[in-house]
Amino acid sequence: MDRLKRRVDFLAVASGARMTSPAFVVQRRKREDDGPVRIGFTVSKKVGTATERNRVRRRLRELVKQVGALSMRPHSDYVLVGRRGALHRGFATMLDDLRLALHRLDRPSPERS
RNA sequence: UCAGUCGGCCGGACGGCCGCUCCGGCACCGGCCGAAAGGCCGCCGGGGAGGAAAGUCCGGGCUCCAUCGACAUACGGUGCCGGAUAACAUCCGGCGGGGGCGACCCCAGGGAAAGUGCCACAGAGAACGAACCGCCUGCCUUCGCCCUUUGGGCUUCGGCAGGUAAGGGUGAAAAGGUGCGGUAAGAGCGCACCGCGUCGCCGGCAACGGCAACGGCAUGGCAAACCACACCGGGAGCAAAACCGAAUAGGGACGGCGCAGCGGCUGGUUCGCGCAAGCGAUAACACCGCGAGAUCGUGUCGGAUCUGCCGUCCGGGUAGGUUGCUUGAGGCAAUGUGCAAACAUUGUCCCAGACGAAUGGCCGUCACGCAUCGUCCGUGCAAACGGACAGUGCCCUACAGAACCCGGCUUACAGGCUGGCUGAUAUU
Repeated sequence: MDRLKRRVDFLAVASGARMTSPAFVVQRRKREDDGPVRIGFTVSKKVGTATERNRVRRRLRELVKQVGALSMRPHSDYVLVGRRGALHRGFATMLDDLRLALHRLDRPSPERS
């Protein structure tokens, strides 16, 4: 599992499917190559001060680590956008949030297909 | 013990599981790639946010650009004195002014007799020293009274002329202050003290202070208004900069074409003549002189650099990567010098280097704090207050996250530890 680092990649993922949770927003985009799962984090200044943004990003990163790459689709890019709720929401609850969001992204949405 | 004041330090602790990043190690084992050297993952050992990392307000180092010189000007900053320092608007020690019983705190604290300007409202007056109400004198008019009378005195209302700056009132500020004398009433008019100014002497490196004499008050405030004076100052910043280097747009060499600002004709080129040396011609290239334009903050003088189009061949920049990147005006300790800021010497230590950005996530125990309920104890008639113990809940901690590095300043901060000093009270 690699990290997303280029601005271009972030912009590309932003146009893909998304699921919203109280603590974060998950975005996904399928790539045309055979590379591994890549994941990026976005925490804007709207969330809070630098200290708070760091904390949000670290908790999101830990969530991804515990959920693991197996529950994500191969050769896809994911972006987690942090929200202010990620600061104080219970960690176990957030884990369930993320699993649910990934599951829903996997299920093809009716209006799309 | 209470109240206060000035500093210094810390800013959760311990443990478990799972990770991130940097450095070192191949002594051990395993895996992958490679012909090898070696690299990567795993492994082993070690380091990993702050006192403000923040605001980016000053001062530097470092890097690049300008390093073009002189003079002038413009712009910006600083402004009691001495010291510290790489430097500063910082720090230390003084001086002066103001506040506090005091420890101590605060000060944008140079020049207003170089000039210009401003001083709202109120008030008579806000600066070539003013006169509203007053106070006083003289004359005139008027009301009344007294005195033994063609006069004099006192008094009421008012007018004119003059003298005043005591008092009232306005204001942020009113022309030295207080007291005594003096006077028609007053006034530095005179005197004493204080303040101010000038000069002299003494002390101090200096800011300044002390003493004495003289003057008789002249010089209102604002320079965070312009200004004058003294001193200082190039610009931009690690997204600086250096190196390696794609794809697409811009420079040097060669060829051609075209245009040349003028002149020189020095070299080359080409052409003509000649056996040759050479002579003559020649527009383009190079060179020299003058000139024009652009750039170097502005002006002057000087100076430097550059100055067509097309085709073919070679070198620079962007994306990306590496370096810069952490050993430094460094920390700690001791000793010495100094009132101190600080400096010197010796010893010792190596203490984050990320780049969509590591330094963490989850859990347990404990401490601390806050809230709430219960029990017990003390005071009290009671309401209530204080203390101790245990339970539960909350925050699982305030302010806040390195981004090239230092010295400061400013701002934010739950709570805790500790030292000096001051005042009050009590006891000895």
